Amino acid sequence: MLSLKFIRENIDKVKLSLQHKNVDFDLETLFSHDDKRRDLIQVVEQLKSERNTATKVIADKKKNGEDATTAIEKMRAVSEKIKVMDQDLKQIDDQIFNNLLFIPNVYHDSVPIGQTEGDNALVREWGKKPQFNFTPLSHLELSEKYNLFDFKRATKMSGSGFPLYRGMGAKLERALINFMLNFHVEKHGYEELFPPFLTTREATTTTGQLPKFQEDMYHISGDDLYCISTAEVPVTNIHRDEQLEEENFPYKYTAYSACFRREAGSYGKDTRGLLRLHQFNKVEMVQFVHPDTSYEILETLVNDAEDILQALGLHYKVVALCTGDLSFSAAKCYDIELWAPGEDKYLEVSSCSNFESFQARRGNIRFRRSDTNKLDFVHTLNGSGVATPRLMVALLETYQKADGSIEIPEVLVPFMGIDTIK
RNA sequence: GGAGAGUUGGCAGAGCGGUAAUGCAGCGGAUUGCUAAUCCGUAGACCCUUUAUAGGGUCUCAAGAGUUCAAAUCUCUUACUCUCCGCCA
Repeated sequence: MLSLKFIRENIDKVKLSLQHKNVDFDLETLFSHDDKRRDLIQVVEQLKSERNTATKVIADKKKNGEDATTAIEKMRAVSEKIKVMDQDLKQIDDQIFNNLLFIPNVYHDSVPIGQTEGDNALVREWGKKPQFNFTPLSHLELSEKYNLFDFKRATKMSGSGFPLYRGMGAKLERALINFMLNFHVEKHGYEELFPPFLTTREATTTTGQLPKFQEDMYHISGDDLYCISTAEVPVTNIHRDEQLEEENFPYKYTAYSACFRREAGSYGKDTRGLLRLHQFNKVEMVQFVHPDTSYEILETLVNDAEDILQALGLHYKVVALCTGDLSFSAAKCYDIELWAPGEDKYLEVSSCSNFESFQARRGNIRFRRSDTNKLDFVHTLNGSGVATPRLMVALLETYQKADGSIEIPEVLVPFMGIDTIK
C-alpha cells in the first residue's frame, strides 16, 4: 500500500504506474474523500476538546457537592453530535483505506518501460543449452518410462492440475527441496522456517494477494482461511505489527511450502504435465532490510537463487521485468528462466522482487532509524529459490542420456542415494 | 467441542465509572578527573498553526459495538493466551 501523502507528492509517478499496470483508478475521488476527512476531523476534534474540558468541570462540581445538571444537559447534545460525526468519519476512513489497497506499487526508476513479456530486458545468461546427439524426450515421456508422475490417478484425487509424484519422481522432488533448503541455510545464511499453509485474511492482505486477487486463491470458507499461493505470505507476516532492530538487518528467512493457485483465467496455457499446476512445491527466500540497502540486496537475492541452478548445472537466463509485466506489489522484479531441452523453451522458475515499503505498510512492519530516531517502514524482498515443478522438468530433460537413463547431478546424489535413474 | 481464568506503555505491574500509579530496561540531557551513582526528560497515529525551529489539539488500556455528561473500569460480540475435561495424528 502507498500512503496518501506519498500519492499526493508523487502523483505523476503513481499515474504512470497505474497506466503501465493497466489499472483504472480515480485518484481525484480519493483526494476529495481525503479533503472531506480532514474537514470532519477538525470539527469533531474541536467538539471533543470542549467535551473534555466540560467533563472536568462536572467532576469538580460533583466533588464539591454542587449541582451540575445544566452542564450535563449541555454536554448531552454535544456528545450526540460527536457520535454522529465519528460514524461519518469512520465510514470515510474505511473507504479511503479500501481504495488504497487497490493501488499498485510504483516501479523503481531502473525498471525497463514496456507493455508485455517481450519488453523484458535480458540481464545475463549462465551456461549453454546442452547439445544432444538424439532427440531429447520431454519430461512426460521420461515420466512414462520411469513412472515418475501419475497425472491420471491424481485426477481421481483432486481433479486436474494436482501432481502425484511416484517412486523416484517423489524421491527426487523431496531431494530437491532438501538440497535447496540446506543450501540457503548453510551457504547463504538464511534461517529455515516451516510455516503454516493456511493464512488469515489479514495476513494474506499484508503481502498483496488480497483483496485484489481473491479469485486466484483457494479459500476455506468455513474458517475464512486462504491456502497460500507462496510461502511469502506466512513468512512475511512473521514480523507483522513488529518493530525490528536496525542492527539485526537483514532478516533472512527461507522456507519450503506447498503453493496453491487457482490459475483462474489461464486455462489451456501450459497445460502439459508439470508446467502449470494448482499445487506445487517451492522453497522461498524472504528478507526484511533497511530501505537504503534494498536494491543492493535484491541483486544478492537473485544470486542466491542462481547459485542453486549453478550447483545443479542448469542453463538459465535472468530477465528484468518491464513495467507492464511487473506484479501488483513489486517495485522491481527479476525472473529466472531455465532451459528445458525437451520442451524446447525457457521456463520461469523464480521471481525475485523488491516490494520496498509496500508490504511493510500493509503489515505495519517498522524499525527505528538510528539517523533520525524516527520509526520507518522496512523494505521487504522475496524470491523463489526455486519452484520445483519446472526445475524438475529442466533437470530431467537436461540430464537424460542417449541410453535413456537420467543422470542425477552430483549435489543431489547424497539426497537420492543413487547417481542414475534407469 | 465443554468449563474456567486472563489480555494495560519495550518488559514487569497497579487501577475496576471522573479520564493511565509505580518499578526495571533503552534512548536523550544535566552533574562528574574517569567510571559508577544521582537528577531531569522520554511512546505512537492523526489534525491544525508555523518558512523552519516549535506549539496546540484529538485518539490509543486486545478488537468492535452499547450504556453514560464522562468508560481501562459497566454490558454485549469477536479474536488470542493459559488451565482443566472431551476428541484426536
